[in-house]
Amino acid sequence: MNVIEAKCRGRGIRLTGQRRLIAQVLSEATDHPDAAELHRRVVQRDAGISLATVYRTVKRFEAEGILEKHGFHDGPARYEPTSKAHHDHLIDADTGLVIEFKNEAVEELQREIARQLGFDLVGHRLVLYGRRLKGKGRGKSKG
Amino acid sequence: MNVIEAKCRGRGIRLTGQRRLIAQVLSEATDHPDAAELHRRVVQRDAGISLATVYRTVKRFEAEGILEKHGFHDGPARYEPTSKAHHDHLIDADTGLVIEFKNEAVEELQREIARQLGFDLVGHRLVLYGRRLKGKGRGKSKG
DNA sequence: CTACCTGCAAAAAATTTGCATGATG
DNA sequence: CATCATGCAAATTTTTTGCAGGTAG
Repeated sequence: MNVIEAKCRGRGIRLTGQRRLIAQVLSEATDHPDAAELHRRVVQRDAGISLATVYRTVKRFEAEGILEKHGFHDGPARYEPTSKAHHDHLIDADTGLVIEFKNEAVEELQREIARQLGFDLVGHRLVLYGRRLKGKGRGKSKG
Repeated sequence: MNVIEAKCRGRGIRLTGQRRLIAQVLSEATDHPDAAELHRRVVQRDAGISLATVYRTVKRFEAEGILEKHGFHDGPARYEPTSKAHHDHLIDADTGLVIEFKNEAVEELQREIARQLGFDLVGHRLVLYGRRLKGKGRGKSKG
């Protein structure tokens, strides 16, 4: 039983075979698949799942705070489980490669900014775009 | 002559009546319109402009770094001139209202993070989601 | 002039929905 | 066993494109 399934139970989301499988695939993913890609992966394990169900599930999960919807690249929306420890993304401007990172100072600063504007921070999204520095081999790759 | 037109000249983008008008409308906008909304506004001043041209123009402008494409809300992509001084956005989680802000500390921190990952920061996108604090009337509204 | 734009309408891509049936709790 | 989810196909919505003219530089 993965984290997503657990969240479903906790929220009274009926656990069907399809949802279980979609949850599974998402839990295992190290990248940020879009609906079509998700469907492709899910179909490999159960040929009977329809794209419509993937869309419906992903929308439901997002509404329940189980998934995050990203708009990194152009084209279709991409998804990632909220369950992973929170992190932000840096995108290699040349290759499109997505690198995940976490920085507590940024988080703190964001809370502070929101407070100054009269808001309580309930979420955020930070994406950096960068170009690899020469002669400084660094950075771990992520899809 | 607005900033967008200026950038077009500087980059050898042919200045047609349609582009001029789209540039104009975008320069005046205080919100973040999508292609359809942009088309509506532009058509009010020149009924002959097609939605296809709006799409083509907006895509070209984005490729040239003249516009930024946002994925704030669901649905269609929204645009905003890069020409405005750089800022980030805070979205009221309850009303969807977009508030613009600027914070130098965040900018600096981001450059630093990118550097640590072995990248030179070439751009970024930060969106905060917040809920209004009670009894602290603050914040300026933006579309 | 010539390369690049435009409008139109059709096409493609992305997402949603109605309906009859099936499965979950 | 009532409620909610699913598949399918059709409908919507968003964005792109081919083509025959038109226009900026």
